[in-house]
Amino acid sequence: MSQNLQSVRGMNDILPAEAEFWELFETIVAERLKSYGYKPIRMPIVEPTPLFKRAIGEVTDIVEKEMYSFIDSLNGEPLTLRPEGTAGCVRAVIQHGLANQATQRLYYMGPMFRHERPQKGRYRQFHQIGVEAFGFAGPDVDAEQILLTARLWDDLGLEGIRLEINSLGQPEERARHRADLIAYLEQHQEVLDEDGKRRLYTNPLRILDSKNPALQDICAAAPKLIDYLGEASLAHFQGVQQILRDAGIPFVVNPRLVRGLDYYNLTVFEWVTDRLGAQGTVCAGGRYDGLVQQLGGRPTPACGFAMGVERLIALIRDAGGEPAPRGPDVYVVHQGEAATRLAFRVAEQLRDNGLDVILHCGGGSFKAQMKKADASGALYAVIIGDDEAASGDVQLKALRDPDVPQRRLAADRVAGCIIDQLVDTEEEES
RNA sequence: GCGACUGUAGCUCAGUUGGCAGAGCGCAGGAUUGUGAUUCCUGAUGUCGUGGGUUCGAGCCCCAUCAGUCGCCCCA
Repeated sequence: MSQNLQSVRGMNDILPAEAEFWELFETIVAERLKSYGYKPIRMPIVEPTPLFKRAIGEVTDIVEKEMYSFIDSLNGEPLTLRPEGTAGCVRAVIQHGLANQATQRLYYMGPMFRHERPQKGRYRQFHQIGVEAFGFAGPDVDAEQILLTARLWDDLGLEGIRLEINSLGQPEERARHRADLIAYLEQHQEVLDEDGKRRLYTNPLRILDSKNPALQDICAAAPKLIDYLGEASLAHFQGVQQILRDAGIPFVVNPRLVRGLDYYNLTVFEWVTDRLGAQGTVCAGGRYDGLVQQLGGRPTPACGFAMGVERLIALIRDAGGEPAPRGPDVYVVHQGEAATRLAFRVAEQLRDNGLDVILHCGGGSFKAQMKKADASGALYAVIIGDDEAASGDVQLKALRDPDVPQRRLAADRVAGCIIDQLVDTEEEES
């Protein structure tokens, strides 16, 4: 393989065999989202850099060291390849006043960019399907989105992913907890490992997540965010849990569940698997009531989540849920000038009747063409030689059923004949 | 960003103490010249990731670099 010309590290080609499955996956997800009233929206992949700094938070890892930011050399404008979708979606909602008169349920899909060290389930160009709801203040939308995802896993045949939820409360509640937590941890600085010291002032909540056994006692006794939540925050959290219980969706409350983006408040949730190694989160989201106003819009409550497409597809594949690729209905084999002309006419006729047809191109012996027909996965071969062309006939051969004999029939009748046989097979199967 | 492991044909991989580059699958052609999937025969694959170094000689040893995998970190 030449090393001169290759894709950027962490940015991958999705080749036909895989891309076909991606399309199917995206279709299943889009249909499910529409069934809950969500509408598609498409935003640019490039946004002004300040949008992400303001939305995600200046001191987050994403903004500090993972963004593909650059200056447009043609006009000096600072731009960034979007590292996530919510900021751009909120920007679009504000810019077009979408949430001013009505609530909005929106979804989008596409590539995101973060300059991380690639490994399985983590790429520099990766794909998310994002879902956002604007204008709903209550716990109902939070729960609805979780119900939606649970149903989606069912659609996709996914099992063994578990739901974790938590409440981050309101910013002031979180700030009081954070101050107390830092004060508490400062008293135990001598026990903190290097990681802990580094995170003490940047992301103290993450310290509670530490895998270091020496820290377990300290973490267990640390101030808990839930104790800082006011009545309204607790009621919201209980409201979400009530709907989940009513719907029979199992979940665990994980008090250590936090966010890497600053804009979240109240409900946060994650769907997690053990089967993907270190990158176990396949879907995550939560409420972000302050973001629309923070970015210059009217105060608008909002809630959303994103799915990692690569991770979900890896999970489906791991579970053997990837369907076998489907071939065309018909492969048309032909040899000779008159036969080729008839072949084009027959192929177009078959397509007029809604059949998927590959017309052999590039010549070759009947044997070679038949091999291609077989390899294409086609159900039928239509074979046309000089003999058939002379009388306006074709040979119809069933490639997947050796009991059906090859038949010679008039070119005009072949479409009807194939459709009849396809209908028969379908009836037998059902 | 840190650490460990890996990189040989389109794919999956073998390759001994440093001594001619290999297999299976796939691909192409053929087995009384108009028919696939089975079987048999024949054939083509390649900058051994890349660039240096050591050596009479490097796929193998050394250095660098790129890429992938796993863990840390982070996150969807």
